[in-house]
Amino acid sequence: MPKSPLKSAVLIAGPTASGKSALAIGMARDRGGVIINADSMQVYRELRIISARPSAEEEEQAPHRMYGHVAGAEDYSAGRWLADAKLEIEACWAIGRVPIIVGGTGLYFLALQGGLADVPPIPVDVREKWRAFRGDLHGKLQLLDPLAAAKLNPADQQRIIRALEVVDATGRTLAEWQGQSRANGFLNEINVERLFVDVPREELYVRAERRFDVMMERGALNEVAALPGLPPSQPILKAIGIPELMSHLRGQNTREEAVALAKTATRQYIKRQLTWWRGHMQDWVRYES
RNA sequence: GCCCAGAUAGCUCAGUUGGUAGAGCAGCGGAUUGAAAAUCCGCGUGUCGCUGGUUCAAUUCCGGCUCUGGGCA
Repeated sequence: MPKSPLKSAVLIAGPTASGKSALAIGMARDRGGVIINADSMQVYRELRIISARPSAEEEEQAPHRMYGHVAGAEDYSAGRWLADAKLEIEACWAIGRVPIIVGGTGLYFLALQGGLADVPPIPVDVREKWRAFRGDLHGKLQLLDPLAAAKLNPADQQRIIRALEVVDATGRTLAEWQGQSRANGFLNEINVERLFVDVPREELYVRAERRFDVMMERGALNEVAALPGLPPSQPILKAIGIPELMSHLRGQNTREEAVALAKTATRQYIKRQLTWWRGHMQDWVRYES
């Protein structure tokens, strides 16, 4: 299929605190684009401060989509994100605007470009059953999906649980699902500009630590305290800073300790993002800021 | 000033009945296909505070010194 000149997209990836948002806003204003979020935590309504979501003033400068559009009590996922993003991207094209997809979640960009297997949603009861399972998960997987069991590290509980959920709920293994053709990676036939915002690691560390101090000044603690009661496995509760500040609110560490721990977690996250970029985004255009 | 206890990896510490040492955390590298800001894997040479002594051999035993805690004055 020939590339349609009418459809195009810009992808902007980069580690946290690299200045992706500002770049996206500038570009959206220049080209009349619409900014679409590709960050797994900025989608949550409750996390304005701690996820470093664009501020109200920033959102006024260009259209922003998929920021804070999900309630923390929901089970969000790469699959749901892809579905949401597709709708938003199609909507941009329908009105002749360029979608600018920005974020730090490498898996989302992978899904966007390569598609995802057509696994149906897993019913909550099945999901909860495996998350609550206290026995030998890897042993269970060896019985139900030996191929997946052989591939996964027995300690990697999260991936083991996913593999178990899928066979249990659908009767087919993850490998069987993933072996199917993926029709939903839909950027192949259009013009896509891929940018990776590259900033020296030391600079990133400094910026991210300073930014966390600013989050604290702006009421990160209140934001965390206001979170609804949710099971600890709920994805929203995994956002960097939340576990650390929650333990402080419970009196388990001092404010300074909590802040130091959150900063450390941020640095480790940046490091993982850089590893992802080296492994998956070498062919993206580097944008130095 | 005296007494006691420490002084070992960036940090907190373990250990060597004398044969030059190891955990956790941090850090670094890697993986990554519906929880992904998640989850998992790999990587440990450091004047064992300084200085004398004993010994074939001292980080380990003995002396002195320095520093840090605590106690007594």
